[in-house]
Amino acid sequence: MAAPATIQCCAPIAREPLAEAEAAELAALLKAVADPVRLRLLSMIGSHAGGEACVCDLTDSFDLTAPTISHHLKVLRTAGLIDGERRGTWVYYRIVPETVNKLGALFAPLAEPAATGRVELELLPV
Amino acid sequence: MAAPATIQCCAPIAREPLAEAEAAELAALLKAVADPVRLRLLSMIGSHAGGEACVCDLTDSFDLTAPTISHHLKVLRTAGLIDGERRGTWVYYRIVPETVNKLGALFAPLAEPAATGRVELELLPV
DNA sequence: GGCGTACTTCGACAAACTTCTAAGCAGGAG
DNA sequence: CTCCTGCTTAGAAGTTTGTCGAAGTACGCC
Repeated sequence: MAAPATIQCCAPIAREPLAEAEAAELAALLKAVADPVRLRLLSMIGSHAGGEACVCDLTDSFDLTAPTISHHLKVLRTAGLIDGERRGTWVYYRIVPETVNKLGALFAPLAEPAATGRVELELLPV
Repeated sequence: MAAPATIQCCAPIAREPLAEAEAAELAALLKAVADPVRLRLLSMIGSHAGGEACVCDLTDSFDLTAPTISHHLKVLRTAGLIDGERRGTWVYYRIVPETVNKLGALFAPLAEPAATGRVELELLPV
């Protein structure tokens, strides 16, 4: 038929071979989130009220020392996934949506037009 | 207006804190793709004509020995991201869409109804 | 100034990862 | 059967990563 072919998996990763440099860049990003602690940290920061979380809010959820949490936050920050700012006594972290969206675009670029440019999403408030 | 609120980043990872067990499972999956070589392997397999690629097709693109490629393929297979089958002389690998979609759903669940179930996509042939 | 709290940096160490060489197994060809 | 090719397994070396304790920096309070 003349209908578009149905492809089982259409993530961009499965559309054309990834260039070497691109793969290296994305792998670095993926390595930053490929850890249970960092995944939870990212999730806690992103879902926290106001869009930002104090380190003190995060530490209590883990059986880890403060230096370890600080290390993981640094890995996420170095990767560009989060951004931190000191305000008075506390340090607040916030998600960097552009970087997170790079990962989303890798595996599931449902919105084709947006995939190549800025990804702006709307969600119904539950 | 009555329109739904626009949220900057709406990946599920930023909607509610990830449970510990869930984070561990996803981190294992992410660790499997968090490597430039494996990312390219996955991409080459997924984008290969017929949806599957022989190991011999993959090896030549890398400056690595055959055992190393074999090792990376095993990591991807153990994670459930690809599946391999021997046919005669050659071994063919194929992507497992369900597993790849888990990653896509993590960071960019654009199709809300599909995100929780099976994701079936249509792509226009260029 | 001196002290206490919040967080980060430093230095160290065990565990895990990437890569290699060498050896093994499975199929096809002569 | 014997050899050759395609791929995997096994073992080892070097590097990276996750975690800790100790020390350092920044800020607010007395």
